This record gives sequence, C-alpha cells and structure tokens, in this order.
Amino acid sequence: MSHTLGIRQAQKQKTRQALLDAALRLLEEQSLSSLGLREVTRAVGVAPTAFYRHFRSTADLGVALVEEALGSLHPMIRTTVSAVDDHDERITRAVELIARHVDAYPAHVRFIARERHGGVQPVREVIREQLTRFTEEVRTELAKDRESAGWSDDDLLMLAGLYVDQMLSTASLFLETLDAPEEERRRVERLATRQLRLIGIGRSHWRDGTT
Amino acid sequence: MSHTLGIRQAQKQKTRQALLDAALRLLEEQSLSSLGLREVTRAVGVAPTAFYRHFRSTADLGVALVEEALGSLHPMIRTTVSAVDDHDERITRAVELIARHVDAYPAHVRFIARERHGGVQPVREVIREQLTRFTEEVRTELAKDRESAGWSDDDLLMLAGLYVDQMLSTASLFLETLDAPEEERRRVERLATRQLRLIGIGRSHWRDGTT
DNA sequence: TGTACATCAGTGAACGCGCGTTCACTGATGTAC
DNA sequence: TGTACATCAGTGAACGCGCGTTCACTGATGTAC
Repeated sequence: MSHTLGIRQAQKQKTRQALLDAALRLLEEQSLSSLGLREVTRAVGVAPTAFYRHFRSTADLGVALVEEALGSLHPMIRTTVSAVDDHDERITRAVELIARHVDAYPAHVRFIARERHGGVQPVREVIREQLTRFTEEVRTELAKDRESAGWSDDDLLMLAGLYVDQMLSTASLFLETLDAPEEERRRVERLATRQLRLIGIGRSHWRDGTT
Repeated sequence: MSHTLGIRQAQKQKTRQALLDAALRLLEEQSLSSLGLREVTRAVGVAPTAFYRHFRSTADLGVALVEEALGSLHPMIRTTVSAVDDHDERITRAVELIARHVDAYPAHVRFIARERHGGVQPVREVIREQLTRFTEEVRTELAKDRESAGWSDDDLLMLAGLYVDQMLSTASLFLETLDAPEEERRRVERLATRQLRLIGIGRSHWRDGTT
C-alpha cells in the first residue's frame, strides 16, 4: 500500500460502500426501480442529501452494483472453464463453483437475475455488456480445446452462449435452495450436471457427418 | 353465446380489461414493484378508487397479467413440440413460433421476462408455477418420441427444462430485435436454431455407451 | 512546526408533489311481484 | 307492463405520509508558505 488515501477520501469510500451494501440488502425484497434514495440513506444512518455526494440517482448506484457483482468474476470463469481436460471433472467443478458463489454472494446473484430484465435501462445495458464479455471469454477458452478443431468462431460463440445461459439458470435455481433442505440443493446440482453433460455430448457430435 | 352477460357485468369486464391493458403498456418501461395504482387508473380515465372494484393491489393485477400472458399458451406449446417427426423441421417451426409470438405479444413477453425474477413475490410464484407446468407438458410430448425409449422420467424432465430455458432465452433475444434491422432478427433465428440442434444431437447420443 | 486559507463530505430545514386508502355518495342496472 | 326496492361499479373529497431535490451551512481535512 504505497499510496495511502487521505483521511477524507478513505471516509468517503467507506460511506459509499455502506450505501452500496445497504442498497443491496434492500434489493433482496424489491427491484431497483422502486428503491428509494431516502430508504438507502436511512438504512446507513446518513442524511438523504449525502446520497448525492456519491451517486446521481439510484439508477447510477445500480450500475455501480453491477460492476461490484460481475466485475470481479472474469478471472474465475476463465480458470474454471479451462482448468481441466476431463469433461466430467470440468462439469463437476463448474457446478460446484456456481453453488459456492451463490452461497457466498446470494444478494449479488439475485440482483443480477432481477435487474437483467428489470425496469432500469442503464442497468440492463451494463449487465448485457458484462454477459457478452463473459460469453466471449468462454468462447476463447473453448477454442483452446482439441475438440474445437474445425469449429467456426460463430459456432463456438453459439456454444458459449448456451453454456452461459445454462450457468445463469443454474445460479438462479441454487438461489431458491438457500432456505430449502439440503436435499433440494443436491437435486439442482444433479440436474445442472446432467444438462451440462448433455450439451457436452451435443458438442462432441456436432456436425459429425456434415463436414 | 347462450348466456349473455348482463349490461353491468359486461361493463365491469370492459373496465377490468382496460386496467390490464393500461398496466401492461406502462410496464414496458418499468417493473411491477414501482407501478402505481393511480398511474393505471389515470391512463384508463377512471377514478383511483375504481381500481379496488377489480384488484386488491397492483400485485394482484400482476397475477392476473401472468394468467393472461401464459394461460393460453399451453395448447400452442403442446402442438408445436409434438407436431412433426423430422427434427430440423420441428426446430424451424419452434423458432418461427417463438418469433411470431414475440411479434404478436411483445408486452406480455417482456412482462414475463421482467417479473420472473422481479420484486413481487406472488407474481414470481405464479410465473414459476406456469413454467413448471410448461416443462412437464414438454416432457409428456418428448416421451412420445421413439427416441425417448429407455429414458427415465427424470432425464426427460431434465431435457424438457433445457428446452424451456432455451425457448425463454430465445424469446428474450427476439424482444431486443423488435426495433433492430431485419438482419439482427435473422441472426437470432440462426443462433437459436443451432442451439436447439446441438441440444437435439446431445439428446440422440445421451448414454450411448452407458446403458 | 505554525498559520491562514481552500476544499468538500455530510447536515438539516424546507418545498411541492403524488401516493394509497377511507368514506359516504350517486345513479344506472337488476330483481321481485 | 309497471312499480318499488336492492345491488353495486364508479365517483370525488379528504387524509396523512414519504418522496426527490434545493439550498445555505458546518467543521474536519488538506494545502501553501
């Protein structure tokens, strides 16, 4: 830590983070388009006007939350998809990774699922951009497999899209098992594993006779 | 029409439908949890208090919208999935059906995509129930294929879930192409077709060597 | 190290506004005879 | 067919409340010399 922040900057950061944290908690039970600025400041214990020192609006705060939720996820995706050679091993790892991520950051996952198609346009847009990046990163990793020889970039992107959709859908199912018996969670794990396996089988026989 | 409604009942139905239509239009640019009762009645041109003659709350209206959006879809799904024997033909038909449905009812589709993970619990719940029904219906249709011989009910449900997820994701992509050049729509058509085809290939090789 | 001035995160009062909900009502429609 | 009463979809005034935003402010932190 060579360049320590001044006291003033550090305090500002702290308040900003408190606003983000409070908003995320409030968003577990409502959507961004109904989140009030006063609601957030009340939860933090600062004056309503303090909000404007950090964000222009709740939509602006939402954009910051997207970056907090998805920004740090890229390296993780990358290493998981590429990690192993054995297919079943890779699938098991991916499903476990998703389960652990949902456990660790349930509010972030719920926020993304909710606002991906939510009522706040700039937030939808920035989520879409991040998911596009993810899909392209997955394609890059898939391209490295021996199995991808002869695949067009376009077909690889199609496959990557299928995987990303599948991961989001699985994350959303895991969210619903947070307050459910362990049995439910194992059911979802098994379902997601088989779905990924079926996609993998489709991949390995893609254009078998047509090339 | 043997049992005509009385004048009073007919007028009531008309107002109720006007409220649903106005709400659906307003929901194109916001989510249900921020939709105001006064907003809806203002758009229809009735007094705010008239709202209570039809719905207990905007959440209640949301539940009615889900039934309007998804209730009538079951026979359509059923016939499309089963219709044809040829795989590619079936896929082409399904993708076209989705495209046409999104064209005809964009606001309904957007509403379902938005509120599926939205901030209003009873609405989420009723959407989940409908989607579960769809998945089970798709399983029933898949079970009729010759190809499904030897498949467990559980595996068929897994496959049906994959198809339903895929259809929702495709509908959502088509939504984004409504104001885009025709070229974009054809791109989505092609993407969805290939993804469904890949899943179909996975299906036909499922457990090739393990049974 | 000390002093004088600049910066700026957070304050608190005030505003106008639209919200959901209550209530007693009106008058067209429905029903019983 | 006509009359007397019941029903009930939609009205309009009123309420208390929390909202987003403005503004001049305070006082701790930062900076220049």
